[in-house]
Amino acid sequence: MFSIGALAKRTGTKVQTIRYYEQIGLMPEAGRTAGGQRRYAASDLDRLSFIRHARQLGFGLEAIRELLDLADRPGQSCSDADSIARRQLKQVAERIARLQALQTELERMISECAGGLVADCRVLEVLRDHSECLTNHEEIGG
Amino acid sequence: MFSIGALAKRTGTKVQTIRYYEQIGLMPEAGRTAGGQRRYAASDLDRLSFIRHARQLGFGLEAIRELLDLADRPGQSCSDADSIARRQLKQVAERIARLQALQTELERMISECAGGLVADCRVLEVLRDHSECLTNHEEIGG
DNA sequence: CACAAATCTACATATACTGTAGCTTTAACA
DNA sequence: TGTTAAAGCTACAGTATATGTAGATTTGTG
Repeated sequence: MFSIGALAKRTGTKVQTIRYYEQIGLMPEAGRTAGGQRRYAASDLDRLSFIRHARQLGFGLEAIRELLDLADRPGQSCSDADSIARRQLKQVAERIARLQALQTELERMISECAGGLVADCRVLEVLRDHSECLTNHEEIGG
Repeated sequence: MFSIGALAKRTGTKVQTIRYYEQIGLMPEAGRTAGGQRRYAASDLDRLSFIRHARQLGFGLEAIRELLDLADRPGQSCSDADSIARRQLKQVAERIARLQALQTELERMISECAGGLVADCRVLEVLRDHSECLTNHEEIGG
């Protein structure tokens, strides 16, 4: 049994974030001491680790909720989990592509901005001038 | 002169988002028709294009505000704009690295999840099991 | 037992939008 | 010119994912 602070440290999560996860039902309601402080067991550490890893992998909280629900009912097919992962992979690949285009553009912007005046500064022009645009015009994924 | 809907279409922005930008002072207050509808000029299209490009490039609204302020005062040194761009480039490179680690892990997860049962499903195990973790444990950038 | 550190609740704030309700304006067509 | 559907208006609430703060209480340690 350990405190919320210990759990926070072990998982690299803010204390408030753990309480937030409890509030939205992603973490179960923790047991309490006589004085009302939360105490956690190893299973809570596992669950929170799962959540944090999934967050780092770009899963949204709803996708994580789905995965946890699946994990809570073992013995069922994992095709659902697989399809969630595939969905995420697709998004991740798209984000990488977009960021790489972005990286190129920023590098070009910086290399062309050689300490001149704003009026001549490519940093602003590249973003202002449509014809020089290298990125597509889709929304950034929510 | 064109309507907010036309501006939205040309820039790939939601109408509400344009109004939101006006509200937070990122876009100037638009001129109005006698009936109170907003009407935009080419300069507004330029400005919004600038904002949307910058957003796609990963700039936060405050960074964009800084850049626009610089652009509104031409003739000054662009070293500030340059440093903003460099800051962004650093973040972008980090995001790409993190996403690539993430991509590898998702691919592994999917390849190892061959339609089995959840109890055996690596999708869940990889996320649950700390020892198999390939990613670092930093926060996802805010 | 004293006391600092950690925790508690409740609420506010942040970022960047998105959605809805209910009413008004515009523009196109007959 | 009259009608009417589409688009626009304001105001407010909601979303996702947390983070920050205030002020009171609990815990663990010397």
